[in-house]
Amino acid sequence: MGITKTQIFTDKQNDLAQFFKVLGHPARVAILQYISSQNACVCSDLVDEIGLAQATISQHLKELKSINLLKGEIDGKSMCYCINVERWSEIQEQLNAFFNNAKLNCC
Amino acid sequence: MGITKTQIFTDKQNDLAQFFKVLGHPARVAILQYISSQNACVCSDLVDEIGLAQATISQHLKELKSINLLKGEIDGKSMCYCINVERWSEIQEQLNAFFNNAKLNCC
DNA sequence: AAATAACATCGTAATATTGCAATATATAGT
DNA sequence: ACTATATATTGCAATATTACGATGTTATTT
Repeated sequence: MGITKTQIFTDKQNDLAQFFKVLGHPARVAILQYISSQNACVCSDLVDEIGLAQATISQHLKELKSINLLKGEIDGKSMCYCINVERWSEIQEQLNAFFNNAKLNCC
Repeated sequence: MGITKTQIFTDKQNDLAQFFKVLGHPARVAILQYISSQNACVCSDLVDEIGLAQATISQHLKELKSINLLKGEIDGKSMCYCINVERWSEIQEQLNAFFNNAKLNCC
């Protein structure tokens, strides 16, 4: 087995979980923190900054792009990866909705 | 090699990622949603509600407990799993800090 | 004390993730 | 065209996760 049974959950549950999953790696947290602390960012900076191989960083960036948290623009011969502000806010709202939805009067 | 290099990240980054990781499964999202929609909860309800085997639900509950999001109290011969309100709020704040920390004036 | 009920844990098979070397691709400068 | 630089992709080995049947544990009921 070992395969997640996505079909028994709602799309919302799967989407939310997918988002959490992508953020569930310290390298990806670190990448987001670093990118958001700069005004722009190129991947070679990240390789130096994070301390993982270039192939590995590139893979993590791909996953962050897969949920639209980053947008990458070609800037000469390097890439400029930036936070996708709209998506970022949208997700923050979704998370707050998730948290606030919890009725807290139990036990 | 398949092992996450936690040692190259800060404790905060690892903690945040660990939290995201635990929530990064639709079954655990569904469990939290269901528990928070009730005032109390026993595991057998969850098995019916979610549609995974009892052993699997039990495992997911264990992971949610590992980040202190749930507290379980023994209630006769069954368990009452509840949201840990303090921890829940604490994490929500941490996430908002993470999101708000992003400077959004890039590109 | 035996049977039942409600979880928890163990063991294991299937699948996913992580990390990197090697290689591919694309652009800039010479 | 050639070389250097920057990033992406591929392939693979090591490890982690998911799911569940079987079994263990603990408390209630009879």
